[in-house]
Amino acid sequence: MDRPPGSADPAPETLTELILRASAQVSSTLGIRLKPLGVQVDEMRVLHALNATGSAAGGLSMTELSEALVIGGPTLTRIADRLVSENLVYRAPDPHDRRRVRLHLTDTGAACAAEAAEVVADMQQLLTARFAELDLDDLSSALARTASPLKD
Amino acid sequence: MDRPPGSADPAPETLTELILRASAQVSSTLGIRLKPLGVQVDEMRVLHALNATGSAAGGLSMTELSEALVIGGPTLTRIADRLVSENLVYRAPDPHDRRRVRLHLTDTGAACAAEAAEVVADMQQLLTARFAELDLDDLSSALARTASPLKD
DNA sequence: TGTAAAATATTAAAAAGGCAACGATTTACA
DNA sequence: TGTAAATCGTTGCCTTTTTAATATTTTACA
Repeated sequence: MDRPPGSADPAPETLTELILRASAQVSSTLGIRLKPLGVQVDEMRVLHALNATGSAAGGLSMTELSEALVIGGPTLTRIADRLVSENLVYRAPDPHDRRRVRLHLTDTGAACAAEAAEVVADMQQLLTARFAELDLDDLSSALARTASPLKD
Repeated sequence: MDRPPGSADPAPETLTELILRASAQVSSTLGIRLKPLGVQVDEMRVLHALNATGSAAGGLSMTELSEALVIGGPTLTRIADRLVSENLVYRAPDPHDRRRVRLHLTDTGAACAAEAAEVVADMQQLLTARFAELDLDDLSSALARTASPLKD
């Protein structure tokens, strides 16, 4: 049971710890690779969500984004502030509900989202390479379930 | 292809996005449940790592913790500062290398780690319930692989 | 041995995140 | 209809994280 000192594998792995570590690793690597584009991970996620929605759909409200990405309201407001100040996104009032603001990609933002998507695609390949013998659909659906709201 | 407006599932899911979302969800839920114990998620992770190492092993250095948990050096220093100020952990110099500091659990810290472990066990059950028809070993090994360093 | 390079942890300054409270609008319903 | 409650997004304030630079110790090797 003894292990050479300095070999750092301290914890019997819980799913919780594994998910947190995996996320930190992905986030860290992704952050480094997105740096040249001038966006950070959560900013990229917002751009991606807006891009995936399609420009015809009228953008996404803060609440929709908040729930879809699991990012808190105030944090999302600040992320939007940054993206607006970098001219990647603009705010438009919702015609049906004046409380709401809908976020839209600018052309620059769409271009940036496309570049970021390549970085994410690289990451996807990097990850997929590690799951060669695994059923990716199972893994995806498992993660998707984890990603949906857990009981508080 | 049309979906009712307001249904927020904007992005074709990449593994990357799924991992980040799953982590945010787990982290959020865990944070709420750890609040009564007065520790935050990353603090709990440090306590858990120290606890799992065993008190006989002489604690863990900052570097070992940093690599094992994928937490940056300065951040870890601050987390340690907090844990020390709450008397959950103490710093001891490494006898073999005076650059190193080894972190150890106090008795209070060990007790706190045990309580936190129950919260994590609850979370484990919550997660496992969602993976009923899945092979948990496969999922774990997949996440473990993701959690190991990715190419920069 | 002596000196340059690498490793370890910390600190200081800047950036980002989170909680509580707020104004504005919409919804529920008496 | 009128009023209370709920929803939506933002702001202020404080905590936490990150980046860059630093002091200290160890390692490499000429």
